[in-house]
Amino acid sequence: MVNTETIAGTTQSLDGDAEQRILDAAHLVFVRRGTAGARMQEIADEAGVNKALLHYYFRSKSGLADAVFKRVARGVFGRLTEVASSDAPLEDKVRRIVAVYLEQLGRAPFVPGYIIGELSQHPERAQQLMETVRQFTDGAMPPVFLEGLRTQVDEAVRGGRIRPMTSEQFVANLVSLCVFPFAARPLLCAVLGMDADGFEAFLEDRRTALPEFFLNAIRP
Amino acid sequence: MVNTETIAGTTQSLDGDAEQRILDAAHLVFVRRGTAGARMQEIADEAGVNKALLHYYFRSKSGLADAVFKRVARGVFGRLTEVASSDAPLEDKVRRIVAVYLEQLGRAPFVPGYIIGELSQHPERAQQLMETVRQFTDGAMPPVFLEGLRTQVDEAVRGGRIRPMTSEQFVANLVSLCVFPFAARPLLCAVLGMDADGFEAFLEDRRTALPEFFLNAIRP
DNA sequence: GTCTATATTGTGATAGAC
DNA sequence: GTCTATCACAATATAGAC
Repeated sequence: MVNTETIAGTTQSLDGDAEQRILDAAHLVFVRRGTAGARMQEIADEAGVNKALLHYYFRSKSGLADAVFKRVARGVFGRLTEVASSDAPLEDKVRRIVAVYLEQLGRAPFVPGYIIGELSQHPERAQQLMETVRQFTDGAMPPVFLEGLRTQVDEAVRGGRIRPMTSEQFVANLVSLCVFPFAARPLLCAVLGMDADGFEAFLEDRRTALPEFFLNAIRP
Repeated sequence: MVNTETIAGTTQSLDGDAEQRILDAAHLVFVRRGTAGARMQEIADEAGVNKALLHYYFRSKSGLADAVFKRVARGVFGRLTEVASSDAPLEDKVRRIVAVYLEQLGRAPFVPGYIIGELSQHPERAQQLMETVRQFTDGAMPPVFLEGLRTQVDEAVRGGRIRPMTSEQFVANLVSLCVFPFAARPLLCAVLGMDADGFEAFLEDRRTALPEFFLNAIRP
């Protein structure tokens, strides 16, 4: 992997300064191995710098792990916020959320497993997730994330345009159906007898099958 | 925690012999901390035995971790196989799978996060999962797990009793909706602004809301 | 089978030269 | 800012008494 280049007489990265390279490398390693399983040495190698430099910039492994977790959380929820808070009608919104997540997670398939594993093993991550989420809700407390989508659901229920259900169940179902197949990909492959090609075909089918399934589920 | 008692002049556990106690303790610790985050010392303390005894029975940490993973996998898939391979009609089966999982995972809420985290971080776990699953399918290869349920779905589609969909999508959707809220409990709480009580109420609601949702989704 | 004590390695972190 | 060298301790694993 070529990640350094001589520019104007100094050794410089193609991807930015050292701090950024370290963060990128840490992102890669922490997401694949989890916080407990990650090694500072592996991150240093991946970034092409010395181990000591990680501590110079981030003080400790825990500090670096926190930075990565928040960065991953922002990436995941940023896109969701963007789509969910638009003023599109409910049905369009469902289609777009499905499309965005299937495409995004198809390119970063380790992210759901990482986030779930972290939340399961490190209770303090829940707090950090709340703080990250709050950034997208103008600091409102309790965090009213996805409030636009949720009021839309409540109104559609009152108007009889969708089946009666709480907005919590609506959101939980939508997120479950989008994210779980990536988080549990090896599990699904084992249970359904699929190989890598089979899973790709499954995902391709899902792009149209999932919106149909969900929209039919909420039809009155 | 009292876990030893003098019986007939020898020190004996209330919960069985030492090997069993170690496995129980390891189960507890590995599921909560993940394989990389678990410590042999903590398992020994939890089992009430010396650290060296873990190696006497299981040779290495990796050996103990494998034993626990397979045990957890058997527990999860055993119940699912039992319900899915019964001869109940499809709608009843859906209701029972939902009921079984919401009840079972309500009592072992760390299990989904553990399995997903393991699969995400240790590629060799996928292979071990396949082997475990194969135990429930009489060694058929490729594993035809849930074959009873899947043919039932295919027949219902052909008969027009449910909407057209592949049995893969059917199973993936059902499992996603049952398992994900437990795996991502802290995430859902953050995103929906729920505390512990709120989540309990959400689960209680879900016991009736989820079967309704799913059955409506597959209605023609 | 179970323990105490110890070996051995792995790993996060720091000191100090450049 | 970045490196080399090293420390300090945590954690797995083993030897050997009982």
